[in-house]
Amino acid sequence: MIPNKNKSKQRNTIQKNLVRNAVQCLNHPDAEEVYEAVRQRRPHISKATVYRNLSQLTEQGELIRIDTGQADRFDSRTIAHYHMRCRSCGKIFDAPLPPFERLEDRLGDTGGFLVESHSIEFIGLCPDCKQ
Amino acid sequence: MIPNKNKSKQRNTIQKNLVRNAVQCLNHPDAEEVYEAVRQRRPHISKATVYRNLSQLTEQGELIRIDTGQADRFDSRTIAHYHMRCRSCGKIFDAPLPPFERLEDRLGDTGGFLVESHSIEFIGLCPDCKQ
DNA sequence: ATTCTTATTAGGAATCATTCTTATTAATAA
DNA sequence: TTATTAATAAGAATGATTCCTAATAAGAAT
Repeated sequence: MIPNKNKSKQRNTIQKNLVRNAVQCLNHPDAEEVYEAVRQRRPHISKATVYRNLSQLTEQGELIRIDTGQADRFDSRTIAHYHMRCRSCGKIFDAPLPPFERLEDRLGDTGGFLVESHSIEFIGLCPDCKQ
Repeated sequence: MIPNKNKSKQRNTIQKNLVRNAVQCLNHPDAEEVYEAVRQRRPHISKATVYRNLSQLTEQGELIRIDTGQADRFDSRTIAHYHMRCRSCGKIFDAPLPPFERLEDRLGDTGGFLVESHSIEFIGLCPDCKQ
């Protein structure tokens, strides 16, 4: 594990722990869902605090940010894996597919574009939205 | 080609043609870039008109909407292909990789999630942002 | 334990992309 | 040519997210 250079400056706050915990307990929640969950225990928390902590935890590599086209969603499972997104409700689910190890190597001439990583998203309908 | 049921109600306007043309000429532009391009020829066009036409053309299948985490970008190349996104400037480039034909079939148990399609995005740095 | 430094917070204002509203205009059908 | 109504311009409204500022509170130093 690589020690975080900035770690010395980071403080452990009740709010940060509540945010961290909410993401772990909920299924790929967005900021609003985290906010509602944290509010149960800390009614006066600010939405900005939730957003700030989600961003900070993501920067530190503790969370993954999932861009959905709507509100971003967050994932505490940081090992490589893919997602399925419901095109109706926007919810995210883990995809049952092992990660491609070196998909980047299969690319042809990128014209100078430096490829660092990839992501795969499966789109469809979740069990609820299928009706 | 499948005839569009709603086609009978769609009208050809100068604005729509300018939007269509701008997307074809620019490289995966966002709405703002299309707006600026169209404005050269039609200074009084409204931004809402650009957004409305981009959405309409996307619904009709004439364009593809690329969700980037920032402003959406648009692509007039509608055959299946993947993209590379620059994590610095957000620009989109076509990925030199033939599409997986039936990647959905490789999935394990989706738990009732109906998978309809997939997309792959390569993330990295474009030639300009590499410096 | 008390004090100090400064990261973090609450709450609201601000921003950015996008959509909505409404009176007006213009493309196509009759 | 006239009638119908989709599309437009311009600005207001929305939703997600970030910024701002004075007040608070971790963690370090004393």
